[in-house]
Amino acid sequence: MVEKRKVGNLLALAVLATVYTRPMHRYEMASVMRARGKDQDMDVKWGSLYTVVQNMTKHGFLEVVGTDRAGARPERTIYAITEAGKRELVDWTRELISVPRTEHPRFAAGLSVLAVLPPREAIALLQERLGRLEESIGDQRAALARTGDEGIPRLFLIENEYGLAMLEAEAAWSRSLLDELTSGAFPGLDVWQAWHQTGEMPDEMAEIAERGLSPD
Amino acid sequence: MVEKRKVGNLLALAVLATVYTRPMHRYEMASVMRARGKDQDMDVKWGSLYTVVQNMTKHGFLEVVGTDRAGARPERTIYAITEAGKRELVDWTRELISVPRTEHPRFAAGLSVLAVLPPREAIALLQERLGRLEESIGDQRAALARTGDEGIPRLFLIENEYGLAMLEAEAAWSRSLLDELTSGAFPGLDVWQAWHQTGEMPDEMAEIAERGLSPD
DNA sequence: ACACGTATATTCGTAGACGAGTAAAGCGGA
DNA sequence: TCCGCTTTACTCGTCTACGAATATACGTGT
Repeated sequence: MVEKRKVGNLLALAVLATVYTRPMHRYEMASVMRARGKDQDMDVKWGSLYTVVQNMTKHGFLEVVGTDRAGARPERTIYAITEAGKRELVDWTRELISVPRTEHPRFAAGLSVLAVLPPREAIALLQERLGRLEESIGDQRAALARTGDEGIPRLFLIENEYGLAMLEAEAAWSRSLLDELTSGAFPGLDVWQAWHQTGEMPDEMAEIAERGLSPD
Repeated sequence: MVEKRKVGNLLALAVLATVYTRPMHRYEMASVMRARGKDQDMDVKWGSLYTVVQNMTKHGFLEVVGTDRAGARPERTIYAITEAGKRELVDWTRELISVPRTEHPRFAAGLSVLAVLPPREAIALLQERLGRLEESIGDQRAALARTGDEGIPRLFLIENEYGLAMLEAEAAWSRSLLDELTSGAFPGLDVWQAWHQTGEMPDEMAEIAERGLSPD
């Protein structure tokens, strides 16, 4: 139930949504997506576009509806969305909206090994992160206000609103962790510090590090 | 500045953290990680472990320190972390903590094409999502309480706390969007609905859909 | 004592992502 | 008019993640 999609790359979703309005050739898809800022939303690798379109054609989500030649330019193949493609777009969207998939943000991976850094450094780095987060939040907010002024309806901006909300939540969480660390309220802070000062892992921690190996 | 890491797979980070305490062979790494619940934190593909360890050895982050044979079992190669490996672990952790990388959650992709569904269905699906999110939140909270009772220090559970906080933020955001949609306060709801009822895209939207193509 | 499930331990083939490369056409300025 | 930069448009080869397969050993119920 995980990845039964014929074409799993999310770029394919963007392509379907783009060709939905009218047939176009591949480079135009790229331009349209870029113009709509899709390249910001998802991290689109343009090198994958051609492969993805090809695969989608193979699976019947797109079809070739002719070619076009402007001047002596290379011939451009025009693709249109098929009925199956429309169904795939709708069905995929349904799934993406209704089923939360646990994502694994890189930050979480970092946090899971945070103990390898001394607490002082952890604090400094978290502050650095927080600064950068706040900057992003500012940018995002400004961008959202701008597009709003331009008359783009909110319906086409929800993903950005969501992104902004998540950034804010992350900043808030980081702030609260920092508070605990700087105020010394974080439990076990002393042990953590001691470990890095003596260079030796206290029994308390060594035990934890081995946990799961014992047959309990 | 994006991916200069010799071994980019985050599984490599987990491996470094695991072998940090003592040398071990590959299957044992897998067992230890599983026992510590790493497989829950990050989505580990065990098929990649062998490749990753091999690459890390090639790049000098790990080294072979001998072999071991228990009974007639196949010979097991024992790997230890090198100084370079320790440096990589610390340096990578620093980066993961201090530099927020904009992630591209699948949900955001879904939201960006939400308009292909009629508002009624969008509401239903969001409610479904919310239900599932709340379930996850309950599970996570319970798991966290359990591990806390077992005496595992918070330092080794922060990634889970972070995950929980993000789940909660997402649920809160979904709830507020749902409120706007069900109460009718969401601007443009009528146009959206009309489009799906008539099957025809109102000019207002068609224009938006084409935006970016005009040379403004 | 044997059969069957589970844990141990690793190899391999391949689909597909993506960087980097290619090349012509348009365009702006000097 | 000609040089060089940007845009248009696409191809190709590499590299790696990962699923799936493999094979042996161990334990345990009958």
